[in-house]
Amino acid sequence: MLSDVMEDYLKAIYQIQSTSGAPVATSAVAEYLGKTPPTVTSMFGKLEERGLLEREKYKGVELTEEGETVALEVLRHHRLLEAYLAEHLDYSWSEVHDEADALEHHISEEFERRVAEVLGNPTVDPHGDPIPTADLAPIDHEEADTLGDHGVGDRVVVTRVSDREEEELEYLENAGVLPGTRLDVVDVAPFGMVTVRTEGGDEQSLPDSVAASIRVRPFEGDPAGGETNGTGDDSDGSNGEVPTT
Amino acid sequence: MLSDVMEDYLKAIYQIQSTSGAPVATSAVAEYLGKTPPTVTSMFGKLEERGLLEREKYKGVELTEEGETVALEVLRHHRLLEAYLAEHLDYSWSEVHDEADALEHHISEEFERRVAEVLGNPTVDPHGDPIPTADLAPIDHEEADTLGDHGVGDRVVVTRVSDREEEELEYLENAGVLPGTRLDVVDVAPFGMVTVRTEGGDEQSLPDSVAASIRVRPFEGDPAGGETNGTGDDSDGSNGEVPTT
DNA sequence: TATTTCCTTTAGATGCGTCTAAATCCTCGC
DNA sequence: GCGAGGATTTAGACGCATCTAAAGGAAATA
Repeated sequence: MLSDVMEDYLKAIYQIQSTSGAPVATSAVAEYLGKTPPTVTSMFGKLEERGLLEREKYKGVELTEEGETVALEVLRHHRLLEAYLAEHLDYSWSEVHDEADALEHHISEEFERRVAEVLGNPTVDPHGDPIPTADLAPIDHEEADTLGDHGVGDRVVVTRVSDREEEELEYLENAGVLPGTRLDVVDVAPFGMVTVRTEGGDEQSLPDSVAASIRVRPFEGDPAGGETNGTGDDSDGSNGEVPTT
Repeated sequence: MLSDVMEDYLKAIYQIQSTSGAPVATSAVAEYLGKTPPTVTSMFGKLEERGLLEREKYKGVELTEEGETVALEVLRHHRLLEAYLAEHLDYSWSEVHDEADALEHHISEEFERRVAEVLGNPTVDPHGDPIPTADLAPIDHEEADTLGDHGVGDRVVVTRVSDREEEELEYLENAGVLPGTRLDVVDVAPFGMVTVRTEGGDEQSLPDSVAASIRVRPFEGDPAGGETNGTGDDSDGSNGEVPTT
């Protein structure tokens, strides 16, 4: 009934709404999806007609309950696929996104069910993003600390790294900064740079923009750096984590 | 570069070409894809412009080498997906087709590689259809015996059951007629019906139309019916089999 | 407050894939 | 060898998703 493109718009609006709050601007969606503003305006009209969003002219849009449900469905497909690709087809953490984007509109409900079952109904994907439940219940979008919020001496565990830049994800993957990784903040430079010690003992410096996209929670446990984590095996979501991407 | 729809046309032309021979009629493609003849004519024009097929007006079309390569690529995706779904996601033999159709245009080369690897580079899919090799070398389309070619007393092994009717496949699956199954022909009725004994000892009667879509080879080995086969584990293609679907 | 600047929307056009209706061509039977 | 019937193609239209160019509204600044 809905086209792939419409699903993409709903997903985009949902994501922007989740991070930046309610009325979502035409230009924000245009930039997110790589379309021109008139194209977006035109699609807003169609989605409004179908009752998937509400529009206040020149102000922006907001998803209706129905529109949000569609977005959650697509997001569930996306994140289940990411988890599956990482776990069963040996995709690296940074590679999963594009493949999931390509497939998310085309899998059947049956496929969704079976993938979820094989994975043991995971609650987070390899980036630490929460996977909507099968009943597509709304997700609670609490604000979580980011690495950028912390100062020297703080010890944290990475919970989520959501970013659409594959290169950035690749870099972090190589640096050993993944969901589940423990980090010690060893320096905060005044010009927008955070330096952390990873579990392996290496030090990594990250620009603020990157640090701001790394969600963390305070670490409680042993001090020194052992060999605790791996890539994406925390698939039961026991880190008290929250939505956004 | 090519749209999903174009790929579908090329695949359809390839399939028809493989079974019914060279110039493929507009109407044949129209029926195969559920489109009207003018729509097909129009698409033939576009595919010709791109050098993917050759057209003789009012006669029909034939794929160029390039067009055939595209068709083989799509078919490789399709059949690898079918094999993967059956083997790793617990799909039944009759369910795989539709899901593979939906996904075949959207998987990356990387995905293709990894699926092939996980499956151990299978040469046939769960229906017994040959999977094009990674280099997309042309497939040799020999004619194989069908169940309908055989008479009372013949003992055969099913090599391929290619059909687009899900219900028919479901029926055969329940009847225990699958690639690898041994069958004894016990009766051939004059009004278009073949009766076979399956490995389990059950007798099944099948109309000629169905018998004609079941490819077989003569059975050489022990007589009686044991418990040899399963559903789709003959994925190395050791049955000397041939193309069509 | 007036103006400038930026954002959004309207207007109009394009390419794709599809359709129906009508014209054209091929072939088979007489 | 001619005509009838069936297949194919042309003609013309439509909906979708997109664009560029131009017009209109909102908000910030002077």
